[in-house]
Amino acid sequence: MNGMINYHNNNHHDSSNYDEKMQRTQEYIDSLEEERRKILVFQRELPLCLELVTQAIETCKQQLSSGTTVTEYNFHGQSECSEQTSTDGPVLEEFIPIKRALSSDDDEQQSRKPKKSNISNGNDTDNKSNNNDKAASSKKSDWLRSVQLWNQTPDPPQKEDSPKKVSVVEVKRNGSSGGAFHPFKKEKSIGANAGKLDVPKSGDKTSIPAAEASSTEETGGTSGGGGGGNGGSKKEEKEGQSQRKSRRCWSPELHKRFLLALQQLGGAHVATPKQIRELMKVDGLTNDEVKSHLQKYRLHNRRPSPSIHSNNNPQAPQFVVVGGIWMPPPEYAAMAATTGSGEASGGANSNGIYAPIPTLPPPFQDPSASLKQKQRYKQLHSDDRGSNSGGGVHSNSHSTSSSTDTATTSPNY
DNA sequence: TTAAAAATAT
DNA sequence: AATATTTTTA
Repeated sequence: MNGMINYHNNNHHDSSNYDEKMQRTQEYIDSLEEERRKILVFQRELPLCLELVTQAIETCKQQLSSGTTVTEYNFHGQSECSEQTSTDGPVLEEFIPIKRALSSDDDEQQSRKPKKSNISNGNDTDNKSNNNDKAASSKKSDWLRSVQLWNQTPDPPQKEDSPKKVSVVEVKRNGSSGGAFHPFKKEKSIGANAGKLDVPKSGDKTSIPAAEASSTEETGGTSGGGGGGNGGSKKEEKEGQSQRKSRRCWSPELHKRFLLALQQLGGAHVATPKQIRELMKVDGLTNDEVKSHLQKYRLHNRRPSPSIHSNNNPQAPQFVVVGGIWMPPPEYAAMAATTGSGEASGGANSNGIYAPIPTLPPPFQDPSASLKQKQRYKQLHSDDRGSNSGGGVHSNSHSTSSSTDTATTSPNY
Protein backbone atom coordinates (compact mmCIF):
# COMPACT_ATOMS: atom_id res chain seq x y z
CA MET A 1 0.00 0.00 0.00
CA ASN A 2 1.03 3.49 -0.35
CA GLY A 3 3.44 1.89 -2.55
CA MET A 4 5.55 4.70 -3.48
CA ILE A 5 7.54 6.13 -0.91
CA ASN A 6 9.20 9.02 -2.26
CA TYR A 7 12.60 8.25 -1.45
CA HIS A 8 15.02 10.20 -3.37
CA ASN A 9 13.25 13.42 -3.49
CA ASN A 10 16.32 15.36 -3.89
CA ASN A 11 18.30 13.52 -6.28
CA HIS A 12 20.12 16.52 -7.19
CA HIS A 13 22.98 14.81 -5.85
CA ASP A 14 25.17 14.20 -8.64
CA SER A 15 26.11 10.96 -7.25
CA SER A 16 23.29 9.50 -9.12
CA ASN A 17 24.80 6.22 -8.63
CA TYR A 18 24.24 6.39 -4.97
CA ASP A 19 20.69 7.40 -5.31
CA GLU A 20 20.15 4.70 -7.71
CA LYS A 21 21.35 2.17 -5.30
CA MET A 22 19.26 3.53 -2.58
CA GLN A 23 16.26 3.49 -4.71
CA ARG A 24 16.78 0.00 -5.71
CA THR A 25 17.24 -1.05 -2.20
CA GLN A 26 14.06 0.60 -1.24
CA GLU A 27 12.24 -1.06 -4.00
CA TYR A 28 13.58 -4.31 -2.99
CA ILE A 29 12.45 -3.75 0.50
CA ASP A 30 9.03 -2.94 -0.72
CA SER A 31 8.94 -6.07 -2.69
CA LEU A 32 10.08 -8.02 0.24
CA GLU A 33 7.46 -6.58 2.42
CA GLU A 34 4.80 -7.35 0.04
CA GLU A 35 6.09 -10.80 -0.27
CA ARG A 36 6.04 -11.08 3.39
CA ARG A 37 2.45 -10.15 3.58
CA LYS A 38 1.68 -12.88 1.22
CA ILE A 39 3.64 -15.39 3.08
CA LEU A 40 2.00 -14.35 6.24
CA VAL A 41 -1.03 -16.17 5.17
CA PHE A 42 0.88 -19.33 5.03
CA GLN A 43 2.47 -18.73 8.28
CA ARG A 44 1.78 -22.15 9.42
CA GLU A 45 3.07 -23.84 6.44
CA LEU A 46 6.03 -21.69 5.73
CA PRO A 47 7.36 -20.42 8.96
CA LEU A 48 10.90 -20.52 7.84
CA CYS A 49 10.07 -18.74 4.71
CA LEU A 50 8.46 -16.01 6.67
CA GLU A 51 11.41 -15.72 8.86
CA LEU A 52 13.72 -15.56 5.96
CA VAL A 53 11.89 -12.77 4.41
CA THR A 54 11.68 -10.90 7.61
CA GLN A 55 15.34 -11.17 8.13
CA ALA A 56 15.98 -10.12 4.64
CA ILE A 57 13.92 -7.06 5.14
CA GLU A 58 15.75 -6.16 8.23
CA THR A 59 19.02 -6.63 6.59
CA CYS A 60 18.10 -4.45 3.74
CA LYS A 61 16.80 -1.79 5.99
CA GLN A 62 19.96 -1.78 7.90
CA GLN A 63 21.86 -1.42 4.77
CA LEU A 64 19.67 1.36 3.69
CA SER A 65 19.93 3.24 6.90
CA SER A 66 23.57 2.80 7.25
CA GLY A 67 23.86 4.04 3.79
CA THR A 68 26.75 1.91 3.23
CA THR A 69 27.49 0.29 0.05
CA VAL A 70 24.75 -1.90 -0.68
CA THR A 71 26.09 -2.21 -4.01
CA GLU A 72 25.92 -5.69 -4.93
CA TYR A 73 23.07 -7.52 -3.79
CA ASN A 74 22.50 -8.86 -7.08
CA PHE A 75 19.45 -10.73 -6.51
CA HIS A 76 19.56 -13.42 -8.81
CA GLY A 77 23.05 -13.92 -8.91
CA GLN A 78 22.76 -17.46 -8.26
CA SER A 79 26.36 -17.41 -7.58
CA GLU A 80 26.53 -17.38 -3.93
CA CYS A 81 23.28 -18.77 -3.04
CA SER A 82 24.73 -22.12 -2.69
CA GLU A 83 26.52 -21.91 0.52
CA GLN A 84 25.27 -19.01 2.40
CA THR A 85 22.44 -19.75 4.56
CA SER A 86 22.61 -16.12 5.00
CA THR A 87 19.00 -15.58 4.51
CA ASP A 88 19.43 -12.91 2.06
CA GLY A 89 17.37 -11.90 -0.75
CA PRO A 90 18.07 -14.37 -3.40
CA VAL A 91 16.34 -17.05 -1.61
CA LEU A 92 13.04 -15.55 -2.24
CA GLU A 93 13.01 -16.67 -5.70
CA GLU A 94 12.59 -20.14 -4.58
CA PHE A 95 9.43 -19.54 -2.85
CA ILE A 96 7.07 -18.46 -5.34
CA PRO A 97 5.13 -21.44 -6.15
CA ILE A 98 2.04 -19.54 -6.28
CA LYS A 99 0.08 -20.17 -9.25
CA ARG A 100 -2.87 -18.16 -9.65
CA ALA A 101 -5.21 -18.03 -12.49
CA LEU A 102 -7.47 -20.24 -10.66
CA SER A 103 -10.89 -19.08 -10.65
CA SER A 104 -11.34 -15.48 -10.31
CA ASP A 105 -14.51 -15.40 -8.54
CA ASP A 106 -16.55 -12.59 -9.41
CA ASP A 107 -15.15 -10.87 -12.29
CA GLU A 108 -15.58 -12.93 -15.22
CA GLN A 109 -14.14 -11.82 -18.34
CA GLN A 110 -16.31 -13.77 -20.41
CA SER A 111 -14.73 -15.45 -23.23
CA ARG A 112 -11.56 -13.76 -22.55
CA LYS A 113 -8.79 -16.09 -22.67
CA PRO A 114 -7.33 -16.39 -19.32
CA LYS A 115 -4.37 -14.41 -20.08
CA LYS A 116 -1.53 -15.53 -18.13
CA SER A 117 -1.45 -13.21 -15.34
CA ASN A 118 2.03 -13.46 -14.31
CA ILE A 119 2.53 -12.63 -10.86
CA SER A 120 5.25 -10.21 -10.81
CA ASN A 121 7.59 -11.15 -8.20
CA GLY A 122 9.54 -8.60 -6.59
CA ASN A 123 12.58 -9.89 -8.14
CA ASP A 124 13.65 -8.78 -11.44
CA THR A 125 16.48 -8.66 -13.55
CA ASP A 126 15.51 -5.42 -14.89
CA ASN A 127 13.92 -3.90 -12.02
CA LYS A 128 13.65 -0.72 -13.82
CA SER A 129 11.29 -1.91 -16.34
CA ASN A 130 8.83 -3.62 -14.22
CA ASN A 131 8.87 -1.54 -11.24
CA ASN A 132 5.46 -0.54 -12.04
CA ASP A 133 4.03 -1.33 -8.77
CA LYS A 134 0.79 -0.09 -9.92
CA ALA A 135 -0.60 -3.30 -8.92
CA ALA A 136 0.29 -2.93 -5.40
CA SER A 137 -3.10 -3.01 -3.96
CA SER A 138 -4.88 -4.88 -6.61
CA LYS A 139 -2.29 -7.47 -6.76
CA LYS A 140 -2.57 -8.07 -3.17
CA SER A 141 -6.21 -8.59 -3.21
CA ASP A 142 -6.00 -10.95 -6.04
CA TRP A 143 -3.53 -12.93 -4.30
CA LEU A 144 -5.46 -13.01 -1.16
CA ARG A 145 -8.35 -14.32 -3.00
CA SER A 146 -6.29 -17.01 -4.41
CA VAL A 147 -5.26 -18.01 -1.02
CA GLN A 148 -8.39 -19.76 -0.27
CA LEU A 149 -8.38 -21.38 -3.54
CA TRP A 150 -6.03 -24.01 -2.77
CA ASN A 151 -8.43 -26.02 -0.94
CA GLN A 152 -11.54 -24.60 -2.13
CA THR A 153 -13.58 -27.62 -1.73
CA PRO A 154 -16.73 -27.19 -3.51
CA ASP A 155 -18.53 -28.58 -0.70
CA PRO A 156 -22.11 -28.56 -1.31
CA PRO A 157 -24.41 -26.73 0.88
CA GLN A 158 -24.64 -29.83 2.82
CA LYS A 159 -26.22 -29.84 6.07
CA GLU A 160 -24.28 -28.02 8.57
CA ASP A 161 -21.43 -29.56 10.19
CA SER A 162 -22.11 -32.75 11.64
CA PRO A 163 -20.88 -33.10 15.13
CA LYS A 164 -18.04 -35.03 13.83
CA LYS A 165 -14.66 -33.71 14.08
CA VAL A 166 -13.79 -31.40 11.40
CA SER A 167 -10.18 -31.84 11.57
CA VAL A 168 -9.28 -30.03 8.53
CA VAL A 169 -6.90 -27.29 8.90
CA GLU A 170 -8.13 -25.53 6.01
CA VAL A 171 -9.47 -22.15 5.93
CA LYS A 172 -12.80 -22.36 4.50
CA ARG A 173 -14.41 -19.46 3.06
CA ASN A 174 -17.74 -20.73 3.69
CA GLY A 175 -19.14 -18.01 5.63
CA SER A 176 -19.46 -15.74 2.79
CA SER A 177 -22.47 -16.00 0.74
CA GLY A 178 -20.55 -16.39 -2.36
CA GLY A 179 -19.45 -19.81 -1.61
CA ALA A 180 -21.13 -22.71 -2.94
CA PHE A 181 -23.03 -22.22 -5.95
CA HIS A 182 -24.12 -25.62 -6.44
CA PRO A 183 -26.41 -25.54 -9.24
CA PHE A 184 -28.66 -27.79 -7.51
CA LYS A 185 -29.89 -27.05 -4.27
CA LYS A 186 -31.50 -29.96 -2.81
CA GLU A 187 -31.01 -30.37 0.76
CA LYS A 188 -34.50 -30.57 1.73
CA SER A 189 -34.39 -32.06 5.04
CA ILE A 190 -34.22 -35.59 4.27
CA GLY A 191 -33.70 -36.40 7.77
CA ALA A 192 -37.23 -35.51 8.27
CA ASN A 193 -37.72 -37.62 5.35
CA ALA A 194 -41.09 -36.74 4.36
CA GLY A 195 -40.84 -39.61 2.12
CA LYS A 196 -40.87 -37.46 -0.83
CA LEU A 197 -37.55 -36.46 -1.92
CA ASP A 198 -37.39 -33.74 -4.26
CA VAL A 199 -34.97 -34.65 -6.73
CA PRO A 200 -32.71 -32.17 -8.16
CA LYS A 201 -33.47 -33.38 -11.46
CA SER A 202 -35.62 -31.82 -13.90
CA GLY A 203 -38.94 -33.18 -14.48
CA ASP A 204 -38.71 -35.99 -16.83
CA LYS A 205 -36.26 -37.18 -19.19
CA THR A 206 -38.49 -37.84 -21.99
CA SER A 207 -39.71 -34.44 -22.46
CA ILE A 208 -37.70 -31.96 -24.23
CA PRO A 209 -34.92 -30.99 -22.07
CA ALA A 210 -35.14 -27.50 -23.05
CA ALA A 211 -37.58 -25.72 -21.10
CA GLU A 212 -36.75 -26.87 -17.92
CA ALA A 213 -37.04 -24.18 -15.61
CA SER A 214 -38.47 -26.55 -13.50
CA SER A 215 -41.04 -25.27 -11.38
CA THR A 216 -40.34 -26.44 -8.03
CA GLU A 217 -36.74 -26.33 -7.83
CA GLU A 218 -33.64 -26.85 -9.21
CA THR A 219 -33.12 -28.52 -12.38
CA GLY A 220 -29.68 -28.70 -13.30
CA GLY A 221 -28.38 -25.38 -13.32
CA THR A 222 -25.71 -25.84 -15.74
CA SER A 223 -27.46 -25.36 -18.82
CA GLY A 224 -26.30 -28.09 -20.87
CA GLY A 225 -24.93 -28.02 -24.19
CA GLY A 226 -28.04 -26.76 -25.49
CA GLY A 227 -27.26 -23.85 -23.74
CA GLY A 228 -29.51 -22.78 -21.42
CA GLY A 229 -31.59 -20.57 -22.64
CA ASN A 230 -31.61 -21.58 -26.00
CA GLY A 231 -34.59 -19.95 -26.96
CA GLY A 232 -33.44 -20.56 -29.92
CA SER A 233 -34.17 -22.82 -31.78
CA LYS A 234 -32.64 -25.38 -33.65
CA LYS A 235 -35.68 -27.36 -33.79
CA GLU A 236 -34.59 -29.20 -36.78
CA GLU A 237 -32.54 -31.25 -34.60
CA LYS A 238 -34.48 -34.32 -34.13
CA GLU A 239 -36.26 -33.78 -30.99
CA GLY A 240 -36.33 -37.31 -29.96
CA GLN A 241 -33.01 -37.47 -28.48
CA SER A 242 -31.42 -34.25 -28.84
CA GLN A 243 -29.19 -32.71 -26.41
CA ARG A 244 -27.47 -34.42 -23.74
CA LYS A 245 -29.12 -34.31 -20.52
CA SER A 246 -27.85 -31.72 -18.32
CA ARG A 247 -25.49 -33.15 -15.93
CA ARG A 248 -27.02 -34.20 -12.77
CA CYS A 249 -25.22 -33.76 -9.61
CA TRP A 250 -25.58 -36.39 -7.03
CA SER A 251 -26.10 -34.56 -3.89
CA PRO A 252 -25.02 -36.13 -0.69
CA GLU A 253 -28.57 -36.78 0.16
CA LEU A 254 -29.16 -38.42 -3.08
CA HIS A 255 -26.14 -40.49 -2.63
CA LYS A 256 -27.24 -41.36 0.78
CA ARG A 257 -30.40 -42.67 -0.57
CA PHE A 258 -28.49 -44.50 -3.09
CA LEU A 259 -26.46 -46.14 -0.44
CA LEU A 260 -29.49 -46.93 1.52
CA ALA A 261 -31.01 -48.67 -1.39
CA LEU A 262 -27.78 -50.37 -2.02
CA GLN A 263 -27.62 -51.71 1.40
CA GLN A 264 -31.11 -52.93 1.26
CA LEU A 265 -30.36 -54.71 -1.89
CA GLY A 266 -27.39 -56.37 -0.49
CA GLY A 267 -24.47 -54.51 -1.84
CA ALA A 268 -23.23 -52.79 -4.86
CA HIS A 269 -22.46 -55.90 -6.71
CA VAL A 270 -25.77 -57.46 -6.38
CA ALA A 271 -27.96 -54.51 -6.73
CA THR A 272 -29.31 -53.61 -10.01
CA PRO A 273 -29.92 -50.14 -11.24
CA LYS A 274 -33.56 -50.56 -11.64
CA GLN A 275 -34.01 -51.93 -8.22
CA ILE A 276 -31.98 -49.21 -6.81
CA ARG A 277 -33.92 -46.61 -8.52
CA GLU A 278 -37.15 -48.03 -7.37
CA LEU A 279 -35.93 -48.27 -3.90
CA MET A 280 -34.71 -44.80 -3.84
CA LYS A 281 -38.07 -43.53 -4.76
CA VAL A 282 -36.64 -40.41 -6.06
CA ASP A 283 -38.86 -38.67 -8.38
CA GLY A 284 -37.42 -38.13 -11.75
CA LEU A 285 -34.43 -40.22 -11.26
CA THR A 286 -33.71 -42.24 -14.28
CA ASN A 287 -32.34 -45.62 -14.68
CA ASP A 288 -29.42 -44.44 -16.58
CA GLU A 289 -28.47 -42.05 -13.96
CA VAL A 290 -28.54 -44.67 -11.36
CA LYS A 291 -26.68 -46.94 -13.59
CA SER A 292 -24.01 -44.46 -14.18
CA HIS A 293 -23.70 -43.69 -10.58
CA LEU A 294 -23.59 -47.29 -9.69
CA GLN A 295 -20.89 -47.81 -12.17
CA LYS A 296 -18.83 -45.14 -10.69
CA TYR A 297 -19.48 -46.46 -7.29
CA ARG A 298 -18.37 -49.90 -8.16
CA LEU A 299 -15.40 -48.56 -9.88
CA HIS A 300 -14.29 -46.68 -6.89
CA ASN A 301 -15.08 -49.50 -4.73
CA ARG A 302 -12.89 -51.90 -6.39
CA ARG A 303 -9.82 -52.97 -4.62
CA PRO A 304 -7.42 -50.18 -5.07
CA SER A 305 -4.26 -52.06 -5.13
CA PRO A 306 -3.30 -55.54 -4.27
CA SER A 307 0.09 -54.41 -3.24
CA ILE A 308 -0.73 -52.83 0.00
CA HIS A 309 -2.16 -55.69 1.78
CA SER A 310 0.02 -56.37 4.69
CA ASN A 311 0.95 -52.83 4.91
CA ASN A 312 -1.41 -51.51 7.39
CA ASN A 313 -0.74 -47.95 7.01
CA PRO A 314 -1.96 -46.35 10.14
CA GLN A 315 -2.42 -43.02 8.64
CA ALA A 316 -4.70 -44.07 5.96
CA PRO A 317 -8.10 -44.30 7.38
CA GLN A 318 -9.27 -47.70 6.78
CA PHE A 319 -12.60 -48.83 5.80
CA VAL A 320 -14.17 -52.11 6.09
CA VAL A 321 -16.45 -53.45 3.58
CA VAL A 322 -19.48 -55.13 4.76
CA GLY A 323 -21.64 -56.82 2.33
CA GLY A 324 -20.11 -54.81 -0.36
CA ILE A 325 -20.48 -51.57 1.36
CA TRP A 326 -17.75 -49.56 2.85
CA MET A 327 -17.82 -48.43 6.31
CA PRO A 328 -15.33 -47.16 8.78
CA PRO A 329 -14.28 -49.81 11.19
CA PRO A 330 -15.46 -48.18 14.34
CA GLU A 331 -18.90 -47.85 13.07
CA TYR A 332 -18.84 -51.32 11.90
CA ALA A 333 -17.75 -52.49 15.27
CA ALA A 334 -20.41 -50.54 16.96
CA MET A 335 -22.98 -51.76 14.63
CA ALA A 336 -21.86 -55.26 14.90
CA ALA A 337 -22.05 -54.97 18.61
CA THR A 338 -25.49 -53.66 18.70
CA THR A 339 -26.68 -55.55 15.76
CA GLY A 340 -28.87 -52.64 15.80
CA SER A 341 -31.06 -51.32 13.20
CA GLY A 342 -29.33 -50.08 10.23
CA GLU A 343 -30.08 -46.51 10.54
CA ALA A 344 -26.60 -45.43 11.08
CA SER A 345 -26.53 -42.40 9.03
CA GLY A 346 -24.05 -42.41 6.35
CA GLY A 347 -23.77 -40.72 3.15
CA ALA A 348 -21.61 -37.81 2.95
CA ASN A 349 -19.26 -36.59 5.47
CA SER A 350 -18.59 -33.05 6.11
CA ASN A 351 -16.14 -32.90 3.34
CA GLY A 352 -18.73 -33.62 0.87
CA ILE A 353 -16.95 -36.71 -0.02
CA TYR A 354 -18.73 -39.87 0.23
CA ALA A 355 -18.25 -41.49 3.42
CA PRO A 356 -20.30 -44.32 2.71
CA ILE A 357 -22.11 -46.34 4.68
CA PRO A 358 -25.04 -46.76 6.51
CA THR A 359 -25.02 -50.36 6.55
CA LEU A 360 -26.87 -53.05 8.00
CA PRO A 361 -25.54 -56.26 9.11
CA PRO A 362 -26.26 -59.20 7.00
CA PRO A 363 -29.11 -60.44 9.07
CA PHE A 364 -31.85 -58.99 7.18
CA GLN A 365 -31.67 -58.57 3.58
CA ASP A 366 -34.08 -58.76 0.91
CA PRO A 367 -34.64 -62.33 0.00
CA SER A 368 -34.56 -61.38 -3.56
CA ALA A 369 -31.21 -59.93 -2.94
CA SER A 370 -29.79 -63.14 -1.79
CA LEU A 371 -31.34 -64.80 -4.69
CA LYS A 372 -29.63 -62.47 -6.97
CA GLN A 373 -26.49 -63.00 -5.16
CA LYS A 374 -26.65 -66.59 -6.01
CA GLN A 375 -27.41 -65.83 -9.51
CA ARG A 376 -24.53 -63.60 -9.68
CA TYR A 377 -22.19 -65.79 -7.92
CA LYS A 378 -20.23 -66.60 -10.93
CA GLN A 379 -19.70 -63.04 -11.84
CA LEU A 380 -18.70 -62.10 -8.46
CA HIS A 381 -16.00 -64.60 -8.48
CA SER A 382 -14.95 -64.16 -11.97
CA ASP A 383 -13.60 -60.76 -11.45
CA ASP A 384 -10.31 -60.01 -9.96
CA ARG A 385 -11.32 -60.37 -6.44
CA GLY A 386 -9.47 -63.39 -5.44
CA SER A 387 -7.17 -63.43 -8.25
CA ASN A 388 -4.37 -61.71 -6.65
CA SER A 389 -2.14 -63.51 -4.37
CA GLY A 390 -3.27 -61.73 -1.31
CA GLY A 391 -4.80 -63.64 1.28
CA GLY A 392 -7.46 -64.94 -0.83
CA VAL A 393 -10.02 -65.14 1.72
CA HIS A 394 -12.84 -65.77 -0.21
CA SER A 395 -12.62 -68.65 -2.32
CA ASN A 396 -14.36 -70.69 0.23
CA SER A 397 -17.95 -70.99 -0.40
CA HIS A 398 -20.01 -68.89 1.76
CA SER A 399 -23.57 -69.09 2.51
CA THR A 400 -25.50 -66.14 1.50
CA SER A 401 -26.12 -65.08 4.99
CA SER A 402 -22.63 -64.57 6.10
CA SER A 403 -21.53 -62.69 3.17
CA THR A 404 -19.51 -60.32 5.14
CA ASP A 405 -16.20 -60.26 3.64
CA THR A 406 -13.92 -57.68 4.88
CA ALA A 407 -11.25 -55.79 3.23
CA THR A 408 -9.44 -52.64 3.77
CA THR A 409 -8.95 -49.94 1.37
CA SER A 410 -8.67 -46.30 0.97
CA PRO A 411 -11.70 -44.34 1.82
CA ASN A 412 -12.12 -43.08 -1.57
CA TYR A 413 -15.66 -43.68 -1.78
C1' DT B 1 -3.90 -29.98 -18.96
C1' DT B 2 -5.68 -33.57 -16.20
C1' DA B 3 -8.91 -35.93 -13.69
C1' DA B 4 -13.25 -37.02 -12.14
C1' DA B 5 -18.22 -37.32 -12.83
C1' DA B 6 -22.00 -37.95 -15.56
C1' DA B 7 -24.10 -39.20 -19.97
C1' DT B 8 -24.31 -42.04 -23.64
C1' DA B 9 -23.02 -46.00 -26.58
C1' DT B 10 -22.17 -50.83 -27.12
C1' DA C 1 -27.57 -55.13 -17.24
C1' DA C 2 -22.78 -54.40 -17.39
C1' DT C 3 -19.15 -52.25 -19.21
C1' DA C 4 -16.81 -48.87 -22.55
C1' DT C 5 -16.46 -44.65 -24.36
C1' DT C 6 -17.38 -39.91 -24.79
C1' DT C 7 -18.49 -35.46 -23.04
C1' DT C 8 -18.49 -32.06 -19.59
C1' DT C 9 -16.75 -29.81 -15.67
C1' DA C 10 -13.56 -28.59 -11.88
